[in-house]
Amino acid sequence: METVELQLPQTDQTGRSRILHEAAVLFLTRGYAETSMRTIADAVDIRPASIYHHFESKDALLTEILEIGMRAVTSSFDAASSVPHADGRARLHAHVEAHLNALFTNHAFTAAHVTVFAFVPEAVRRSAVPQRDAYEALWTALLTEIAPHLSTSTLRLVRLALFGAMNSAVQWFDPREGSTDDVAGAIVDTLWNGLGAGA
Amino acid sequence: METVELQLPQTDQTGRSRILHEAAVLFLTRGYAETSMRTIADAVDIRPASIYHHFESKDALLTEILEIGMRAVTSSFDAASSVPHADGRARLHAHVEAHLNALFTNHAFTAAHVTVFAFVPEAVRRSAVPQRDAYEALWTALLTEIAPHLSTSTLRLVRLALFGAMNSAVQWFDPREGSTDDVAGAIVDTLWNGLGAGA
DNA sequence: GTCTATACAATGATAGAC
DNA sequence: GTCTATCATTGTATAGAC
Repeated sequence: METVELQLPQTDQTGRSRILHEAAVLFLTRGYAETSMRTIADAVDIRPASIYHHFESKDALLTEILEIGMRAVTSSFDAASSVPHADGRARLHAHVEAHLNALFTNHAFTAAHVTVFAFVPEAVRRSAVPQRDAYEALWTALLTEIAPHLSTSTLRLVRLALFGAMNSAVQWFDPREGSTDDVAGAIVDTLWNGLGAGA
Repeated sequence: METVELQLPQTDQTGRSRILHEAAVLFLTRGYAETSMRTIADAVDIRPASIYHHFESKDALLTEILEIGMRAVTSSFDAASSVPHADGRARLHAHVEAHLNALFTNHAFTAAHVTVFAFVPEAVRRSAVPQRDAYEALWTALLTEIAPHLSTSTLRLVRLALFGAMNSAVQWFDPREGSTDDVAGAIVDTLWNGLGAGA
């Protein structure tokens, strides 16, 4: 699996990208409304006013974080697509892995997107929707090829349920206690074979 | 499916239960930190100070909402358990239906729990954890009986993924556009038979 | 049980020096 | 590019009349 780090802000940089990273982590763990500009400034060890040299507003900071997060998953998805796969199952596994990887392995931006999006200010949400739709479309296309027997409406429900399952990992998965591949394996095994198959 | 309305506050009441209901809806749709006591007061058409006659603090109000929400799903789960089922698949279906029903059919309390829990103040979270654990345990027991071939760790992952799938419906399901049973059907069909089964 | 009035802290953001 | 100082606003919560 290729990494997508090149196009993302580095943790150990100063100034702008440092602010982005710390803010993403705080938004992810504490929430957007719950995180003040002062808290972010403290994490970066600067004064709150300095943030406004780099970002027009708190909303603008969030907007950029969400954008980076969506670029990261999308790029991770594309990397998984560029590799040949033995069958539908392997293909699904690779893309589930890619999604979970974007959530945990590289950075907090995609994960922040997941936890924060529901309650984001209207203007910010609107700016994030096109990228989200595009990513959704990638999955719809993938699932349509992998499971051609599903109706459009069922496929939509399956896609949404799968997203819900993968994204919920942000709440309970700890990278230090296992690999994303274990999670991907459990999800794909179950989703592919079904619970009814028995032992 | 039995309803659990009897033990829950009614929408059209005044005072205390009215506040609970409006606050639950607002917390659900806008988030906890994003919803001010003024906004809640406006929704109930009283002055902010009046809320403090019924609830000690905003956190206390939230605590009670989360508690009602968990009582509702638990009660919905129990109702599903009290009915005999033909096989494991039917049993799973009934309980998924019960969970989705608690989220959408009756009230906003359980749904608010789902959307709001991640960023709730520490003290509030702690008070909600025991009830959550108890509900989790019900599902663990159910899945253990239904899918005895799964290892403990896989079963845990499947449970978490299933919770993620069901709860994510709060973000995308519109009761006016379909029934919870359609969603339950799609989830259980896929989870039971597997995608790999083909047409 | 609801009101008016208000205390007091925290918030996002700006002005202007360095 | 970061600082100090500060403003306007909004937040939760309280006091005490009705």
